[in-house]
Amino acid sequence: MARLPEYLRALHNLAETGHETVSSEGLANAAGVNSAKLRKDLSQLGSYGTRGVGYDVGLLIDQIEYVLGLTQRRAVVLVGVGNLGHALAGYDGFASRGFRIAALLDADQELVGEEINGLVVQHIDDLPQVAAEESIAIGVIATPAAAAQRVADQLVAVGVTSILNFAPCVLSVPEGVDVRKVDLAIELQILSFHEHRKASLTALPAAGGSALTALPGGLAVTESQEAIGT
Amino acid sequence: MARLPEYLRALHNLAETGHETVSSEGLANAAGVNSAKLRKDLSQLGSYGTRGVGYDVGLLIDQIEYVLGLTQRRAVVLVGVGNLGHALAGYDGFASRGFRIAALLDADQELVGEEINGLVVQHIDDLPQVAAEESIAIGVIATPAAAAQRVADQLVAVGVTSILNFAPCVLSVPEGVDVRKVDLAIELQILSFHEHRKASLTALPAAGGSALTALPGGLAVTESQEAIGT
DNA sequence: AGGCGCTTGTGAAGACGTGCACAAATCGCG
DNA sequence: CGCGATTTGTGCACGTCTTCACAAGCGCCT
Repeated sequence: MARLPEYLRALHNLAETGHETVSSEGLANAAGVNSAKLRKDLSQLGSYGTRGVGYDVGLLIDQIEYVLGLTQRRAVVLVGVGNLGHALAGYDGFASRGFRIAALLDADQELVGEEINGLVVQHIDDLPQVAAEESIAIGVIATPAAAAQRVADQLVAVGVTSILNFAPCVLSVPEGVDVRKVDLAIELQILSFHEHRKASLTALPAAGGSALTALPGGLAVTESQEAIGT
Repeated sequence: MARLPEYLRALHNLAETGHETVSSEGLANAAGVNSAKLRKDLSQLGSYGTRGVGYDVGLLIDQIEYVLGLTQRRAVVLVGVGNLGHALAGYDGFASRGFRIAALLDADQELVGEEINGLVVQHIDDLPQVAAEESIAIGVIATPAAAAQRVADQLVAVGVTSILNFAPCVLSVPEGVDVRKVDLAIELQILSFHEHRKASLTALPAAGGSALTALPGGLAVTESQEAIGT
């Protein structure tokens, strides 16, 4: 499930504040979901809480980390050290949550050799070499859209089977390769849509506008405090 | 719908390459979705294509932009000019897709006064002043998790009704305020989960493992090339 | 030891999204 | 003017996700 990482983060918070056990409702609040949904998710893990008490925080953390495959520290290659890539390379949230940036790559010779956060930027053509030295399963693409597909092909060629794509384009990859996409502008546009809808509703309290001014009721917009991409 | 921005991007690509009309199947391919789904989405807009021909690219762009509320260039405030915030401030994808960063804010006096991409960083306490000068509907939070809730409260206090949250925490906001969350580490963890699942499947071709080694079939993981968040 | 309150795990119902398949509509061509 | 090729729009069925509600189980207190 895509919600497990959110639970995991909430559990780590709880562990740091000294909680040893947590009820499904408490954890659901901390993760921003319904308590029944959370219980169903956890029951699918085969993880057993204790009725009348709740879940053991430490045990649950271990189980979720195991299911997410976080028991091993996975190596990640980051391709594209422009604006966004630079920020990602310096983002400590990766290291603190079980990932290690194995290499920074870019096609621009101007950037090759630059040191960011203790890592030296290498040329994209060195990718096979990097992949040969250690097993890379996850690649992050932070290049312009025009270069993204080409980079994706190169990543797949060296055995990467999961890609996180920040470029605003659709990647085509062979079956068996997972792609998740994060597009910052799309997020803003979705918010803009909500803004527009709210403005229309206050301007026209009653229904009856055309489909363009007020969307039909069937298109009700749900509250959306959730993880990405799901 | 959360897919409209994706369609819009694909349409802009098509317009630049000289296409005047596009079939539902062509657009669906470009956006990475099923053609029936796309037709159903567009029909909800009240937008009419022409049977036997397809959709008029320019007209469709106008309609989607109207529905998304992109006919006006919306002003956005960005709070938190650390690693990620700095990159966001320099990201030209915002300006090119209908948004304008109205102000950069931070609580750190060390950063106040710095100029990024033509904008000067102001102190977070100047937020009411910024909001008074022009209507701000959207706020972006790129602060550490510990500060995020406080910033969200301040944004809501000056009338912001949509928030894009990059901090790894759940925000609580009054009803009527929309929050979308983007957590980069969570994206990686989801990919890690897929990796772990793939590894388990190859190691154990047949089913029968415990719930911990191989998740029950009911938890089938779907292909996920989609926008975030939804 | 027994009862009581609390919490989990789950059955069932409902909402929702998805995709197929086909009727209706339009254009172009002879 | 009529026919066929093409494409939209949509009814229908199916699977998934969500939520409620409640029985089963556990610990604590008397």
